[in-house]
Amino acid sequence: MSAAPKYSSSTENYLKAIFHLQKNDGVVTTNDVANELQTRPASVTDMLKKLKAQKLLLYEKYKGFKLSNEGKKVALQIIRKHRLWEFFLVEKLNFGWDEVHEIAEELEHISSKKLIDRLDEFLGFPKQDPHGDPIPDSNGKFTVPKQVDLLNLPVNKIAEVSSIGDQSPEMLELLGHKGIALGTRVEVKKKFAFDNSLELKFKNQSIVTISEHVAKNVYVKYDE
Amino acid sequence: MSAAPKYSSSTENYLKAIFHLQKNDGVVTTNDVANELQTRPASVTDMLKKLKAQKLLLYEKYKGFKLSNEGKKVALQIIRKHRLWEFFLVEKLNFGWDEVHEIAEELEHISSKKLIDRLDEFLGFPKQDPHGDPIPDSNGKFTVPKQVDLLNLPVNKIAEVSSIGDQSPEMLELLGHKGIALGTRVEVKKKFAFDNSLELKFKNQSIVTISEHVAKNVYVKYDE
DNA sequence: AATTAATTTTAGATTTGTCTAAATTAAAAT
DNA sequence: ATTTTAATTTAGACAAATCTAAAATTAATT
Ligand SMILES: [Mn+2]
Ligand SMILES: [Mn+2]
Ligand SMILES: [Mn+2]
Ligand SMILES: [Mn+2]
Repeated sequence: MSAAPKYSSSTENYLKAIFHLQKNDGVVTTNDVANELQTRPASVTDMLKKLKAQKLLLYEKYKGFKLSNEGKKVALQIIRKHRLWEFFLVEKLNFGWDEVHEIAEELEHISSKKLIDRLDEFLGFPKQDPHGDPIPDSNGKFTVPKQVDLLNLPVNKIAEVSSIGDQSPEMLELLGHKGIALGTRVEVKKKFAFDNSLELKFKNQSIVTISEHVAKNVYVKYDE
Repeated sequence: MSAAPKYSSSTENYLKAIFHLQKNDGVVTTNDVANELQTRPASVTDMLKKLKAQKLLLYEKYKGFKLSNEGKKVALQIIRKHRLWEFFLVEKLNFGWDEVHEIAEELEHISSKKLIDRLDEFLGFPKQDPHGDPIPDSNGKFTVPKQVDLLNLPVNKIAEVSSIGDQSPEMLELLGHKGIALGTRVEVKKKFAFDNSLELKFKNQSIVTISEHVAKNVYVKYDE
């Protein structure tokens, strides 16, 4: 049992950025990371070499890169910390969901594992952060979001719009008007048995009504 | 109203160390700081020059140094954060008073002022940290500890032994045996009207009884 | 007062993370 | 298949924080 290696804040930020970027496609580019971290491609290349030397990254020059298993494991622990701190800030210190990210960006680098496990317990082992993102558990495991249409989304479950069925201009115009886009967080607050219409609540507390026809064409993902 | 300057963790650690060291004597030496921060005198000199350039330190080479008013102000904010986080760890996350210092040493460098003020409020504006040290308020003000003998120390008030009246070998032997030394944190849990003897509780929860004669010769300082 | 010892500072390196400008490689367009 | 463009990497530099070894200064002893 070797002592848990301590990584720099910078290293941790790179791991997290790469983890998030490879969620989408699978392979990540230098420019992607530079853009995500507001830095320069040359700086990214420098760090890629360091990450490879630390066996956190699978990387061959000019051929793209992705996290090693160890790299993924570390990234998930940073993400766990980030999201638990965000939850703490919103639930215990009454911050708005829109003002916690920056602070969590610092707090996620506090190293004590015991601290974060105690915090998790103190918060009641929350499963989602204030933005609806899943919080990995102590072992880095988290429930993968399933995708369902809004008619099948349980009431009061925060979910993220992930795809649209009918993509006709008319449908998209309607969604745009209602404020629904890919990535929008929604929650079903009420279902009307009469016509299967439902009321959606957004993060900004506003409520909109959509028809059954619309609801069955909006897919969302959520946890557990 | 200029934007609050952000200092590096290293800078903040130096300011805090110098602040604590000048509490004792008034003027601080390079070796003192090197010893306190587990670093080398040459490194300290390097930093002293930087602190002077930032107007945080009054420093003439070979002539000693002390914090400027601005330096003191910054140091007090770090100390405030350190102690509030320690309080949080002990009171909310059930850490022992002996395991919070290292974690607070990291948390004290989180920059958000709003965070620390919200935390303060969440904790109920505590006046002392788990070690009995005073917590500066949002403006860096804190109640200076007064010195009284143990007979006049209010019950349930955490205090720190600061001096001894009768310093005879017999008295000191007794104090040593009871576990009372300069710097020891004690709390009066019970006063017996019959003979003015009293029961002291230490941080490690153990209880000892001392006579009135002993009590009036042990001076402690505490807050407010 | 002169010498010795301790403290402090400088000189020069090193590590980490970043940058710009130039070179290299890969991808896209003709 | 060339040529042009875009992406990536290298070369060389820099700032922050640290170190060791040597020099300068101050303090303590003879
Ligand atoms: Mn971060
Ligand atoms: Mn989040
Ligand atoms: Mn610290
Ligand atoms: Mn403390």
